Amino acid sequence: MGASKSEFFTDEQNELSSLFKALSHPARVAIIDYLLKVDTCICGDIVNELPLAQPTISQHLKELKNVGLIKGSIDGTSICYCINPETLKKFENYFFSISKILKSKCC
Amino acid sequence: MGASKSEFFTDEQNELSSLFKALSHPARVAIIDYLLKVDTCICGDIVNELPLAQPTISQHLKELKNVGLIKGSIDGTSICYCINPETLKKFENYFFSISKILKSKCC
DNA sequence: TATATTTATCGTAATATTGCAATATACAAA
DNA sequence: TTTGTATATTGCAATATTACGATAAATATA
Repeated sequence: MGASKSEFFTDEQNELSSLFKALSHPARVAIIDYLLKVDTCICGDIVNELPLAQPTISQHLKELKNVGLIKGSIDGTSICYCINPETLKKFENYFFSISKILKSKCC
Repeated sequence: MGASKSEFFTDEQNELSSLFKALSHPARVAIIDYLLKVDTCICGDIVNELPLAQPTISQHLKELKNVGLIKGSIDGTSICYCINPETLKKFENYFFSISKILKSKCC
């Protein structure tokens, strides 16, 4: 097989796992790190920051865009990427609700 | 290629992406959901809860164990799994530090 | 000891991901 | 129009993941 049986899980479980999958590669964590490091939404220089070829980075950016973790706006010849705080909220909400449940437990 | 170039990224980026990868499959999110739903650390019945064969679930449990998201203790013939709050803290810390950075930004 | 129960491991097929060279696209400037 | 710059897409090879049947290991009970 190899394909995950997503039809057997809830929409929420599938959405969450997709969000986690977007951050399941160190290059994509590094891209988020870089977008956080620079002062504003800086354009274009992500390729120079990472030890990967341009097509590879373009692919990683696409995956982050697909789940809504980053947004890209066209600025002349380059594209300006920045983090989408709304999608990060989904992670925060998930872990907040977990920690609330865990606090009321024995173990 | 196909292998991710983890040697080019920081230890922190690699550790974080491993944690995210552990939750990048809906079955593993469902396992966490189930462990949260039951009152205490309940043993054994995870296989009956999910629409996957026993070897597949055993494999998913192993991955969650490998990154420290769950702990398993032997109880007679069965194994009692429960969530490890310490590893969840790592996620919380990550998103807390991100939200702190984002708050001081323009976009 | 024999049997049943529970979980892990092995082997393998199907599918997905990763990475990049080559190429395409889009647009600004000369 | 031509050239240069920035990003996306295509195609493909290498590797990883997912799923499960068969089987093993461990232990409780009859």
